[in-house]
Amino acid sequence: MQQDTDTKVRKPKVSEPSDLQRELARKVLARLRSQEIAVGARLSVPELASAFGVSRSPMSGALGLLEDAGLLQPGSPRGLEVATELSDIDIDAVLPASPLELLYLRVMRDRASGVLPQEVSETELMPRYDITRGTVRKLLMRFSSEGLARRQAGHGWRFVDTLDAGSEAESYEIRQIVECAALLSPRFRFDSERAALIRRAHERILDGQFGGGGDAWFQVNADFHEGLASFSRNRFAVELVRQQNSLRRMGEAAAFEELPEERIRRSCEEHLAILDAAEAGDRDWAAAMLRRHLQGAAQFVAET
Amino acid sequence: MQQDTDTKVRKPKVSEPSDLQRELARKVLARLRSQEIAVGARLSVPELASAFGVSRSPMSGALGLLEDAGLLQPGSPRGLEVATELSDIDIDAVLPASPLELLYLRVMRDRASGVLPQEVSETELMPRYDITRGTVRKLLMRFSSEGLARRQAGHGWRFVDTLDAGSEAESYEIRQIVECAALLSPRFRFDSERAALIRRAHERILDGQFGGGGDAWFQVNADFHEGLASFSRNRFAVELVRQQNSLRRMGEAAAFEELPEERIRRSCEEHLAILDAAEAGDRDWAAAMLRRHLQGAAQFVAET
DNA sequence: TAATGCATTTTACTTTAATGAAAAGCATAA
DNA sequence: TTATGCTTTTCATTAAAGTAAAATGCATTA
Repeated sequence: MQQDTDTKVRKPKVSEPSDLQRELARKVLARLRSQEIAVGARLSVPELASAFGVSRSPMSGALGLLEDAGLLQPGSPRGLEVATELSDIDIDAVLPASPLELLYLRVMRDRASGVLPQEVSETELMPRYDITRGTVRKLLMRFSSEGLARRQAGHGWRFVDTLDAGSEAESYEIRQIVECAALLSPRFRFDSERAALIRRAHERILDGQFGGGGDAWFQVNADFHEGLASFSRNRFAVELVRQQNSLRRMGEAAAFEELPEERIRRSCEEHLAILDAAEAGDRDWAAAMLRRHLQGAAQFVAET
Repeated sequence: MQQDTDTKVRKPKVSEPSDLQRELARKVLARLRSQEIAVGARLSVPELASAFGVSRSPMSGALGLLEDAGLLQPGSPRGLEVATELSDIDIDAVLPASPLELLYLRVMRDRASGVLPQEVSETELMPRYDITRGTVRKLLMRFSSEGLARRQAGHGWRFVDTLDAGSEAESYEIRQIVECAALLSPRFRFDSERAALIRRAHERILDGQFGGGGDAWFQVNADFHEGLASFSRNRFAVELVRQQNSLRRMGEAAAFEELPEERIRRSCEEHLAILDAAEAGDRDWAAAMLRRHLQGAAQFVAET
């Protein structure tokens, strides 16, 4: 029986793709967008695999998902290439987050809003979210690795207290200390390439592309602070900023009302000014602005 | 059949005590010693249980172990009281660490010395240490919660790179930043009671009671830095110092030769001077000495 | 009133076999 | 050489029943 070459298509997925593959697909897409990869560009599986620290197997699967979504197409001899303009697509619509990721966000919201108590047991979560113990473990281990929960001595897990006023103040204090010191570190070296990406993201926000709601701004904001810290080339500083970001994410999951647009705009401008000063070598001034920027944010939160 | 009241003794343990109970017993003992509890003092199970964040069950078991070891004895009507002078006993000899704890130390040493690769799989560790998968998980989760290892995206776990010269420099930099800032924080409040305990521990070291080898000094040193950070009442600062301490512990697991006694003595004196200055309210001077102290330690390491 | 000792309930770990997914190997094509 | 596509191997998850240990409740006693 001869195969009809015209209707030769990718075999439909026989089973659900794994969580890892889904998440990889989303990350690859985000990466391609932020790097503004053009239509027709070829993708290298080994390169992407090593960039994300996985083997070729799940990365191939992830690219397969992108192909299924019509974003990639088979390349000239073999391989895959970008099929469409990626800059103006909605990631969530094209590639919904993995079930595990959605669950993670749901639990975070439940905790932030107080629906979930601060101390929980695994067996308590199983029926509540209709998941197996294994999934509960995976979930809690993720919270734990992000510093949002920890295993208790005997039984159960305990979420950190994110929302109380005290920890908010402490959070801003430590960020001010570490981020400003990072900026002034003798090891500091400005990375123009990375800064350019950060600037572009900010300009997209300023251009009114507030798509994705508050979450888009949250990500841009987090990337700015993490990026700036990374210029200090001190992995512990970066680690701390990253952890503070995930803490803030949990805090924001509770606040349902979004930030006023005016406030976002001002933050954007402050970020850009800090970047400019840092790039120009005027790091004292950049640090002063950063300090003020963080104080302003702390005040805004306190007033709300 | 009547029971012989003279030979009425605790029933011998029918089964091994749990790891938790063993560790609790050791912690309780350490606490009693550091608080210099006198012979004959009564112990409250509920109080100790809540102090360590567990229920009464494992704490009762832990005290039972201390009773078996002859350190506690049944009290007048009921309950338990301190039976012997605790200040001059060797904890490890009386109450050996739990199998899990020993395993943890062994793995840490193996990793630090390079016997264990940086990336490991669970199935690789099972036969190597002759343990079940569950134990492997528990172990790796502990490393993970201390920031010494993390789960990889696909398969396996990855230990952080402790030893390379770069991270050592970064570690000292972040400690200098955070610890000095903590000392100068407006939220700073000196806790004389805690400081007294820290001072006593230092004096014990200076008095030549170098028992326990380098590990005793390591603990005293770690407690000093963590305690000082805690005076800032910024939980994130404390958390960072704590993580740096566990990182250093892993680093030291590799260095087989101990620190020269002269160097320990000098560190002790510097610590005490910093404490004195902080208590006297001269925090600028304390911070200056702390900065110098950390620089000295960094230099010493670099020269070795 | 509060801590103790014991009993009960909850919680989580253990074990095993089977399944699913990621890593690694290899021949082939550019 | 290097990347691809496929195959093989390794690794980790799943599920369910049974067990161990921690949390909780309660009567008792100081």
